[in-house]
Amino acid sequence: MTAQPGTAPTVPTAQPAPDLSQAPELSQVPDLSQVPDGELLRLDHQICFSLHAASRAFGSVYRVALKDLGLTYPQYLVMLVLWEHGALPVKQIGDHLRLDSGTLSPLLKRLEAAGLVRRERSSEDERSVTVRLTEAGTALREQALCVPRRIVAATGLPLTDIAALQTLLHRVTAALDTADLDTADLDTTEPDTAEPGSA
Amino acid sequence: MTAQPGTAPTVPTAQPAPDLSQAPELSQVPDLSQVPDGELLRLDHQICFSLHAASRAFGSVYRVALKDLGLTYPQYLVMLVLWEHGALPVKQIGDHLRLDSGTLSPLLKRLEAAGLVRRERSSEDERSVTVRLTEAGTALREQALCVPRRIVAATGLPLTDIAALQTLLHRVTAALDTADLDTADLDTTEPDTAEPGSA
DNA sequence: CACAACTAAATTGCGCACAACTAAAATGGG
DNA sequence: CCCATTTTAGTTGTGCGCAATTTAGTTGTG
Repeated sequence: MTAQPGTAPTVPTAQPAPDLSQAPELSQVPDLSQVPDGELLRLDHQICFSLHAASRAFGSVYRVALKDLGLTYPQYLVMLVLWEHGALPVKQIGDHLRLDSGTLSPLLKRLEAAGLVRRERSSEDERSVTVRLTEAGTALREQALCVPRRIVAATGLPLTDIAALQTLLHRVTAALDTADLDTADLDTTEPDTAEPGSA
Repeated sequence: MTAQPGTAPTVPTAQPAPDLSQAPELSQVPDLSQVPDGELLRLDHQICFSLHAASRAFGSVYRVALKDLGLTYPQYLVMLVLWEHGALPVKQIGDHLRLDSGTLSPLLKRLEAAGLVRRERSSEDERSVTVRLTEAGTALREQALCVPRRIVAATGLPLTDIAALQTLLHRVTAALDTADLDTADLDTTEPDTAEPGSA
């Protein structure tokens, strides 16, 4: 992490809202319409922000763990997909990782330059480019096996919590996924698609 | 979202591991030493990946919601900090958001170019640059008040779940935060650079 | 067959994140 | 007082994420 003064306890996200962060099950939730805008804005601050911070915190740890392998975090994700599924066209890699060719093309070029994959145009469909592991790319999997253990250890969380976190992330991603189109047309015309319980 | 074919149900993260993702409380967790490397690698795939995907899914929704305000997601975070705390030096903004000047300097320049903030060197400490809201920047807060509601609506999650998610994210961020230095010296050579609260 | 519509990759441009470095100012110890 | 150290911003370079566009190949329809 860049700013790690050592003396400063950091984790600023943990400070302002100790009220709800320690309650594992707060069952009665107020109507959204009840919550004043200011509160909601604060809550929002917390959530988007926690996610942002957590994502980058993971990035830091992965960066260290992956340095030995010479991979960045997104490159590691691509390699995971290839190790699991074997040779794939760019499009399908993108489907797995939710990335488009604008991101993947240069990334795959770098993996190719590193000698980990080869890219070859499919003879069946000349539009498609098949990405397959080289021997070095396949061999790298062995070194990568130790990475997850280090990451899980670094989180310091029991697998229970990791699983719970993952569940919530799945839910929220799925929801946002179907929602962002709705939001789009909510933005243009209709005011009533909105949320169920509010004014 | 870039790839949103409409017909494809997407959410590929939900497919491969239905085993543990639906269990809200799996209490007995195996020793990490028990879990075979392959399993752990799969789990790891899921967790780093879910977080990555969730973060970007949020990014998409925010992008739409913030388009009216002419702000990007990180710019919005900076504005939130300024709305909450008033004028601050760059350093302190960075502390709140865990960002360094390499990221903030150009970002703040863009906010200044947009007329939302002004940057002026402190007369007390000539190193420091104080960032303060302009009238336009202050006024923008009114428009921003509607954003959180839209985001929460887009998630489709009850506040309970959002709070739970936030709790877990805090925990994991804090853990990773203290951990990544440990990982670093585990990785390099010296055990003595250390830091206060760890092993 | 010709032509429109679609699809897969790649490219361009912009902004963010971060490491590494520089410049300038403050601080503290001899 | 002088100088090493530290602190604060800024700059440079690399890589990711995404929108928008381009290029090339495929498919469907008349």
